[in-house]
Amino acid sequence: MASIKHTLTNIVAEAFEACGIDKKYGTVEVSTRRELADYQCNGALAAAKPYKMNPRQIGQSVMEKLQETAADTFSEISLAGPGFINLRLSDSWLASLTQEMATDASGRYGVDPAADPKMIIIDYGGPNVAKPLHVGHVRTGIIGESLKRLSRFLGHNTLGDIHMGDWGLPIGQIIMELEDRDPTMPYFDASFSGPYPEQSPVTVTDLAEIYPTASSKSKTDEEFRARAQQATSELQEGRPGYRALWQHFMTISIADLKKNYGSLQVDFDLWLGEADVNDLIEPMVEKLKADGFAYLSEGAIIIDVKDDADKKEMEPLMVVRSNGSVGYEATDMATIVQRVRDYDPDFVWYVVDGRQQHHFKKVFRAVYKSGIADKNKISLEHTYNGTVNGPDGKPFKTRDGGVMSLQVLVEMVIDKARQRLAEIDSASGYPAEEQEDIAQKVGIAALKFADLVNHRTGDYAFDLERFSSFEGRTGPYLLYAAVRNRSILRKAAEEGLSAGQILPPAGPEERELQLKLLELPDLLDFAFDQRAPNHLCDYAYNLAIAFNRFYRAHHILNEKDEAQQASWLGVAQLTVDVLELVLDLLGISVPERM
RNA sequence: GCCCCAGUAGCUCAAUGGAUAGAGCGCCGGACUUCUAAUCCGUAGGUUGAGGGUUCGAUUCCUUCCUGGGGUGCCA
Repeated sequence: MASIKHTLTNIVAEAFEACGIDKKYGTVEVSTRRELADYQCNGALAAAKPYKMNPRQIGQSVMEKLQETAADTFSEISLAGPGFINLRLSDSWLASLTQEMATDASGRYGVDPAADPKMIIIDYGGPNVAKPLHVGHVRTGIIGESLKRLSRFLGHNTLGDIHMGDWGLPIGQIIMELEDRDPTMPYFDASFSGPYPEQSPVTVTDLAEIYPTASSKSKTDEEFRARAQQATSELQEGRPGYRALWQHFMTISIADLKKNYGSLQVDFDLWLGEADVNDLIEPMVEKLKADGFAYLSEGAIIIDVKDDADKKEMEPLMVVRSNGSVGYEATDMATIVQRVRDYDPDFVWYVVDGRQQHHFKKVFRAVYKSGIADKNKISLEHTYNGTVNGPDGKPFKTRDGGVMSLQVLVEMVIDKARQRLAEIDSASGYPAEEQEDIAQKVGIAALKFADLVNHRTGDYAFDLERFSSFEGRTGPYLLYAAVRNRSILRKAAEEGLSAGQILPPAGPEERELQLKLLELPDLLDFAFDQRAPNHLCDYAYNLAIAFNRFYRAHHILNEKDEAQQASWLGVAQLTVDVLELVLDLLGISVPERM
């Protein structure tokens, strides 16, 4: 079914046209003054200048036209202020749309799949192997996950790629640190011909300690740093012992990442990383050189990305370092080569920390300029997210220790949910297993919603309170609304009652609820266009508020009028379905009861 | 130095160039014989960092400052 905004815009646009004014001024929006109108059109104000007319005069004509043509659609059409056209939907038309949405045979609640589906790759997560996930990794993971779910629901071919950081200097640092600790291991013997041990010499827990040690050593010890850079270079060139060690790091890290991301309900379609494009780098660089885009400078191979248009400084992008190793400039470029080759995407969204803006700007310029990506065909977007800061207001330094791990955070939040459950004694009669499931869902909902409700690009200071609050505008609030709704539907089903034809709203509370439900398709489009899950949060919260008010105003199970009761059951059913859909798009799941 | 991002209620944050800038928390005051009170209802709280400009209309666009954060050729 067409979205309500489109339907209304078509009606009003025709009225503008009938008045001799361009249709484009007929755009209708949800009203900002809900006590005056449901929807509004501001086009008369915008059209006033080009048509050299008084905006109220235009509004008056359009209004009169609408009163002729759309009397069934609107219960009230009025002109206000400097020329706002205010529209109030008729209750019967409203109910017919809600009915259509509730009985949508596609099971998509009136949301049409994209007419022109795109191939979209979402690059998010981006964990570094060997470094355990910490609280700062929450954002990219759950924002990317939500964007992936939204994009997919809207009908686009969507792939989420974790794009692991597994090929840079950190690996060389760890290898050298291990050599310092036990040089007798066969990995360090260049003459060793294998096979190497099947068992990893280190565990994830070991790595969590080894990496920060190696990293800080690298900062103070020049000789160590040089060795680490050399080791990185040799790893990338294929030294067997280093490759064998690297493989161990990968195996144990991936298992750990799957567990940690799994606890947050974040999953990836592709588990690719920087290392997967290693073989593409050399031919890419050769071609860049042959085509005159890349050249030698100070021992490194660089590409100029400065634009004649920009008068600011723009240093070149370094594809290969003077020691022959490559960094994330080369792997990010080669990953684009790979993605174009394997998936031919229309869009690649990089859900990566905003501090990488300069880096991506250079990479995008380099690949567009050199023809690796066709600017007219593929849109590379740094859909950046803000940083999670420490208590001092500064971003966590991922290389330093002392930052709460993601696993600990998740455990703490779930533990808070358990305490809460015990406190309010709401689930005491449930089986222990179910209580645990509820605590997990409540904890994760609290954590994810608290993050996603903020705009993607904003920074915030990490605060445990923020993630473990269960009242007000929180994840658990939404779960509670859904659960109470389900409870009614469950009891109704036990009594043999079922949903029926949706009637015009019985009061203002139901009216607001029906209106809010109808906003779903436009809201999803908007959130997608903005690549901004916080709008999904906002909608889910407002829908839950509307439902809670409706819940208070009308007692469904006690209703004597059977047609009214069946209608309310239909509205309740649609509400819980939509709420759960939007929560699912946020990556939040709802317990049966709580 | 140059570039990027931010500055909105006591706090944490929303807001698609539109009317009277909204929520939550906190404060104060109400509502459980009722489909789950993790709920609902109400009160108070603002020079949107400052100045200038564009516009019929600016939190939003442009510009100059101020404050904070980030980035800036061999870490990612």
